[in-house]
Amino acid sequence: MSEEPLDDLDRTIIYCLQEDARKTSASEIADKAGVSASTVRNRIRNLEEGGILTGYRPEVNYEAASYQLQTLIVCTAPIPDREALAQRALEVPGVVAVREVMTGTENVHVEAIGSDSDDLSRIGRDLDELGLEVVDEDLIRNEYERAFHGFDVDEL
Amino acid sequence: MSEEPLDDLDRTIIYCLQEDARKTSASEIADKAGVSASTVRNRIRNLEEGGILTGYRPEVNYEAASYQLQTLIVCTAPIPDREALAQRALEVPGVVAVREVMTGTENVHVEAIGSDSDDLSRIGRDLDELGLEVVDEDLIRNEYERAFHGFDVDEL
DNA sequence: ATTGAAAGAGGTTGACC
DNA sequence: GGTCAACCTCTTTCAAT
Repeated sequence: MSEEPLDDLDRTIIYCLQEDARKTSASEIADKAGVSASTVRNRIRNLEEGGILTGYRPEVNYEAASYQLQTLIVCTAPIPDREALAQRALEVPGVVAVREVMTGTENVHVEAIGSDSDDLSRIGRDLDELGLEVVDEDLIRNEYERAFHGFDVDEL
Repeated sequence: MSEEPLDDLDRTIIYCLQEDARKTSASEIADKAGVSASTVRNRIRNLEEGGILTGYRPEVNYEAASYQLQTLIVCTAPIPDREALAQRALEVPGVVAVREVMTGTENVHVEAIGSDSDDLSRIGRDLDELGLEVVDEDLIRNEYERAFHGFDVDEL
């Protein structure tokens, strides 16, 4: 991890990536900065390895997407605490629905949305800290259809 | 703006982009999803044009980059102008990220960095002159450790 | 809406200064 | 650290289904 300040070229690169981190090519940046494309790629690699560029994420309009990106987190709560914990789980940021299940040990099902997998791990940790033991966590993509309309408990 | 819910393929694509929006190729996603690369590219274009994928941004660790002053400037823009103003805000020297917020009146969030508070007031004035009403400004980090060399983004 | 092919642009590696 | 050249991958465009 280098601690050296960024020079003009580094800042130019970061600035260009801010506009479109997916489609802005190294050659494009190189043209603007007046250096070779290889140089830009080397700089980007250094910035990544130096912990300055830590990732590239899409900006997702979840509202337009109708909150379709979700996980189903299956938890176990002590029976006496179940209702109270389910209530508190609803207050964890990212959680959009909680279902209490009357039978079995996996008695609390939490539906959550997040912008990336870090978000989702954070939600899992938050639930754990509340006292909800996370026993399973499934990203809702190919596996579940029509997830947004509720869980089919028998399938789980 | 299509209002149709995302299907499994859309969700798989978005999920893959969450992990690395810059280096994850359409072909890679296509392999995982069991469809052709062309289909993935078509879907991504539709998600972009439908306002669901609104951009791709790098995650920057400004602390490691030795920047001193990072602020979050919360602004209000007239809805019809929001997108254009967000774009122009990105050109203000010192501004490193702009997020459009879909809900509420504080609908543009501007991240800016500078070497001292003069820099930051100047950035606030610039945004105001563009037509972005600054409603709040929060210092994110305030370590004055090293001298900071200004931006040359105007020379790009 | 999905697929595949051809051509061009972009990325990667390794040698060199 | 920066450049060049060869090789390979990805994207773009377009026609077909």
